[in-house]
Amino acid sequence: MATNADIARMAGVSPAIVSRIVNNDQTLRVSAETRARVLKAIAETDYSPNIAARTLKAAKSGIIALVVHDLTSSVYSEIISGAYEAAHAFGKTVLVGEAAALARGQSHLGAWISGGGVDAVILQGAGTDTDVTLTRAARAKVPTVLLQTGNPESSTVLKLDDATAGRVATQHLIELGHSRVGFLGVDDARLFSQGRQQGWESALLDAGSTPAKEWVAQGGNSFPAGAQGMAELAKKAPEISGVVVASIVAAIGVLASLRDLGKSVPGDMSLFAIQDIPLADYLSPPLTSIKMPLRELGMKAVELVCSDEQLAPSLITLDAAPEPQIVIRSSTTTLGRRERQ
Amino acid sequence: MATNADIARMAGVSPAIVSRIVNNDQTLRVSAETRARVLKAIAETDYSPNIAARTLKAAKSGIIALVVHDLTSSVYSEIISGAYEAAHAFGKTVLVGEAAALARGQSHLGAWISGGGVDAVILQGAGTDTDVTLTRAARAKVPTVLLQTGNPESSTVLKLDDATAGRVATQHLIELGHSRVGFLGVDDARLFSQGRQQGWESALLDAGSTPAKEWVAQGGNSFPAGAQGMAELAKKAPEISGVVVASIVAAIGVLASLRDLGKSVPGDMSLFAIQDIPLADYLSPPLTSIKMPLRELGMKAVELVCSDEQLAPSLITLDAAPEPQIVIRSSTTTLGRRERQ
DNA sequence: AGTAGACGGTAAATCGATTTACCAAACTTG
DNA sequence: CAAGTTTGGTAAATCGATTTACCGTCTACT
Repeated sequence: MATNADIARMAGVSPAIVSRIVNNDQTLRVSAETRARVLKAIAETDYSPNIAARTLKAAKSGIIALVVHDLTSSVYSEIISGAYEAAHAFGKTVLVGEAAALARGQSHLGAWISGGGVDAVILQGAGTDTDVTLTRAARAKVPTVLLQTGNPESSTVLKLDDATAGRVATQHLIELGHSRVGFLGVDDARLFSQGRQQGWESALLDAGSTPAKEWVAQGGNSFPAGAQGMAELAKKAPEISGVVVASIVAAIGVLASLRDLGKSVPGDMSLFAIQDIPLADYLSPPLTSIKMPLRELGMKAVELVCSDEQLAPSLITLDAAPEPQIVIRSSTTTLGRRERQ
Repeated sequence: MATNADIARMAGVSPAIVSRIVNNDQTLRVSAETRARVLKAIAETDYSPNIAARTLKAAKSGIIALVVHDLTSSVYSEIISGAYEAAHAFGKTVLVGEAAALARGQSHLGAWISGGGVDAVILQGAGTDTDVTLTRAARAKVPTVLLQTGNPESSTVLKLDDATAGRVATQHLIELGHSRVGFLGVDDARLFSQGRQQGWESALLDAGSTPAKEWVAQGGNSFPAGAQGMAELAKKAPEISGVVVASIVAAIGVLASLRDLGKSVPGDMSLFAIQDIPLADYLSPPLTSIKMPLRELGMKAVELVCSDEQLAPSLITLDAAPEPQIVIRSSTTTLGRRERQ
């Protein structure tokens, strides 16, 4: 592989010139012929600067590590996409790592973060102990932002407006005539799940309904957990006619679970999922959902870690912009008058 | 951030000792006390070696870039998972990039590859021009393997046994009594799609049936494309009673399309999807599918790029091990006698 | 004519870890 | 006891790009 010095020799100049031409240094003054000779040598040898050397000298790699909790969830792709776009504007590259692999000890990503291989870290869904370890390690070395969950006392946590999402979803069901609306959360330890639950609760209270403790269950973030959570909820709260599911992945399990229970959606149960993904349109029935600004979340996270300001521990809520968008499909319907109390 | 030299100074030794202790050099002979002093200094300062310096000196970064075509597809996560596992065995880390972002010019990954930032490249589903450019660039610098599609004349291409998968899927439908079985491919330019189609064709021929040209359509690798492809197929080949869909993502679109057409699955149409994903169990109806060894594909790819042998242009087919596993769910059923010709 | 800029560069230090070559002192061994 | 060997290290070069400090020539102006 050609090096800077090789090019310099070929073009009959010093390495300094080559470097400054490659980096498009505006203050550089060279004759047109010299520049042409250098560019020719670069083209001939297919030279590109050694990233490691550049990183070493600059103490900046241009890499932002985006560690997602679990790549199997299609929800993340929008976050990743937003992060890419924003990173590009800062002249940086996003590389994606999987936290699950870290947990299994199958990644040396930790060494990369500690060793200055990345300029910043964005951690999605930091729930496990390993995540916590990684968070601590990252925070000590580079700007770090946690997405959707984490401890705002010690880290910079960026989250969506989950309370509004939960409230709007619940209000939609209330407007359709449902007064007994259940809530299937992800995990009551997760910040965003708590927020969505609070929104659900406040919407019911505002409508004059009293949210019962039995109307709440946890359905995780996977198909089987969602199915199990719904089964549990249906058993302990047979009176509910609608349910807000905090994870659309769980909601897919919920659909299967209700089918098994012989309940039709939306006939016997209206189903509202938080998060909107393209798949929602192709399910049976297509799921009514609320679109969360995940792209914007990814973008904002990059902007935060790339800003020069020191990142203080805090909780930053990304407003739904311009406002939360409900996508009404076929999993919700009005509660017939005679069925109401 | 503490450096090697800092540690050396603190422990009263030379940097060489620190380096060799950190790297666990077995040939190093130091007294227990010296080693303890160094380890203590490392622990106190939370030192870890600078990755850029190490990479520069070693001319190896320990990073394998896995560039997937589109992160939104849940199919890839298994490949990624397998790659992680295998990479760990080689002491390397996998970082995931998205080819789509490259195509949009939103990534500097190309510079990383050219600049020696990665030791190897695995490219999944290299279909677009950008992919080709990237492939060429990567191949010239580091070991590169293409997954599932690409030109074996110029690159090392690793693929699954697609022909067998297509054949087994079709045979299953034939055994259920279907003699007119359609095929919905991904894209007739893709190697793996071609292979699956060949399998479909040979199975029909073996069964004494003649695959008609009208029985084939392309359904891409997305929900809407799958839906559209199925609509097309249903129109030009109304006689088919079963269909093999080369992409399970497309198959989800197919389900919606058939619902719109008023055709029941499997009553009016048996549906067999190639690739098995957890979601298949939660669709309505759950999809019969064939499990492809995607984890093994990811692992094998890593093994190839990590082997010391030169990677020659070739086509390597990964055998289904031990043999292709059909997962029978509810989207396929027997064709009733009176419906047969 | 003398001098200040402008022009078109160069030399050398630097980033941090690794590794080869080498070395002094202590300990064996015949 | 002399020679060799082990023990426990050190010094310095190296990887490749970047960047600061300089330095000769011309040119232009007073």
